[in-house]
Amino acid sequence: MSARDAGDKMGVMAADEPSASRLAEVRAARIEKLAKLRELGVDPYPSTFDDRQPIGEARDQAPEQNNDDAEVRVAGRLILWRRHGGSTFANLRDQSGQIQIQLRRDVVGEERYALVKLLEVGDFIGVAGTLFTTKTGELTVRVQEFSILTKALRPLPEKWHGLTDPELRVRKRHLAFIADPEEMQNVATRARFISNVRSFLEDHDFIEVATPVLESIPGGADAEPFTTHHNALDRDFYLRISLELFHKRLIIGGFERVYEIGRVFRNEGIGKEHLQDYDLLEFYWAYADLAALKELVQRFYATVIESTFGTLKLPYGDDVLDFTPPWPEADYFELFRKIGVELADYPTADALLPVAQKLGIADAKPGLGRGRLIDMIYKKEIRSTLVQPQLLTGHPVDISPLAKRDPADPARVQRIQVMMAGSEVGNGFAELNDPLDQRSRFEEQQRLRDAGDREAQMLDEEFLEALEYGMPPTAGFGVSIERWLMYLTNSPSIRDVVAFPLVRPAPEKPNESG
RNA sequence: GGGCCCGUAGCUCAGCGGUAGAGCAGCGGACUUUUAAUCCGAUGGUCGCGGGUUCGAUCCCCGCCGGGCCCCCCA
Repeated sequence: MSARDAGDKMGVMAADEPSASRLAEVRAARIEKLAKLRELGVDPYPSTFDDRQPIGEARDQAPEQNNDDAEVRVAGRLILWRRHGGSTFANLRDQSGQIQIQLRRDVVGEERYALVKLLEVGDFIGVAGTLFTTKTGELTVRVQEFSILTKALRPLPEKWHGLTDPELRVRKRHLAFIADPEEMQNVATRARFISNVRSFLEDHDFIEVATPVLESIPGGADAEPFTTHHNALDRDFYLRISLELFHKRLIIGGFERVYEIGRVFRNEGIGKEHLQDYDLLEFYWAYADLAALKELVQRFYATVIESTFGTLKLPYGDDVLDFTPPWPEADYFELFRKIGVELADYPTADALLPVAQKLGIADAKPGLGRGRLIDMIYKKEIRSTLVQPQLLTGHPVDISPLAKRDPADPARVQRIQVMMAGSEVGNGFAELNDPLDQRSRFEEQQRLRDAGDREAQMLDEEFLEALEYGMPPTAGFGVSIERWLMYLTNSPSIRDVVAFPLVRPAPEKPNESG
């Protein structure tokens, strides 16, 4: 007995059980049809359908009048089905669009038409015929020949309401795409966008590199890492939280312009702006300063946005984000002054703590560093007010352990953050290349970490050693592709721009194994 | 982690103390320009899971699982 026969039997038998569900009956009925097709010598899963054209292309061949001379050959999934005895209307969909088809007994013949009873919504078929327009004005293929390409065994979501259960929509993404093909747009937009990002960087002589995902010490960002285990080495590794430190090692090694679009992993909360794994774009540019970076970043954003979306003005919620350069700059200390806090007056964490508490920041407690407190105040009081695309500059050194100090004010660093819609969508700075300063900043981070700040950065001795060999002046920049796309595509949740967002595994069904 | 809400047929939803309902899909039938086709007929359920209250629970209570929204938080 072949595996296929066994599969058929099991499928049919499932419906014979007294407690069989509706789904099992539907599935059994479809398997029955499958068997009938085979009895009639029809292969329900042929290898191909030669010379098909995309439906969108076939539609463009529509004749001015119904002269029956536009021949088309299209294939796709049956998504609607209207049988009227000797004539059947159906809607066929492929990636390029959909079209109505008409199957007629007097055209395809009695024997062929009998197969219609063995087809149903969900199946893939291929058809060849001529275009005409019905009296209600719908472009339609009058089918001369048709063949089944794939028999579907499970029913599609309801044709009118589709798939609305948010849980099912993320657990069964394929059904969400079938029910709402416009959701496929985000996947396509992402591909186009990333392609434009690569083009821009490569036009500017950046080369794409790949750096390790498994790290002994995850660095380059304030975030909690995932851990994993390597069996052969019998030791734990971290999944990377940024690309930064390896890129700097490339610059130290002599590369001058590198970039990477790499998946990073952060073991933190899930929310409408946060994923636990996402594609981070970073680039590093030797012999460039902050002024050069500011110019390049604005041109970079404007170029890829324009080439992807055809405009520099994109709606987000109630706002229209205008990316036309030059963007305004907002000074970090100035923004604090506007909420009545002169940062220079609070040089220590102890001094700043009462300010944070007075602002009602519940998590502000003793032991946290000055940088963390500043960041908390900024996130609670300031960040959401930065709506139009702009550059936030002049950050305090406390929150920027990898950035070069501002020579005019050593308490601040040479850094920019791209802000839009009240969110950080891009971060860059003149990279700190003073190895001794870097060491002391790491040591400060380590102290905070020991004091309980789980997001404080770890001291990376190997990186410090590399830095001691000398890194030329370098500007670096990073941005989350998903966060960026979320705002550019006016998506309320970052999960909307991900094809398969993480879901908690469904609980095991009881009694499945007896 | 805190607050509010949801889980009933494959899908979309009613019902909310007295043995479970509709539409779509599927099944049988009629129908050769329909388009959410229509009409006739038959069928379909561990009411998320477990406990409790009750003569009796889909319904009330408790716990758990899964999900959503709002806080909080990491790009």
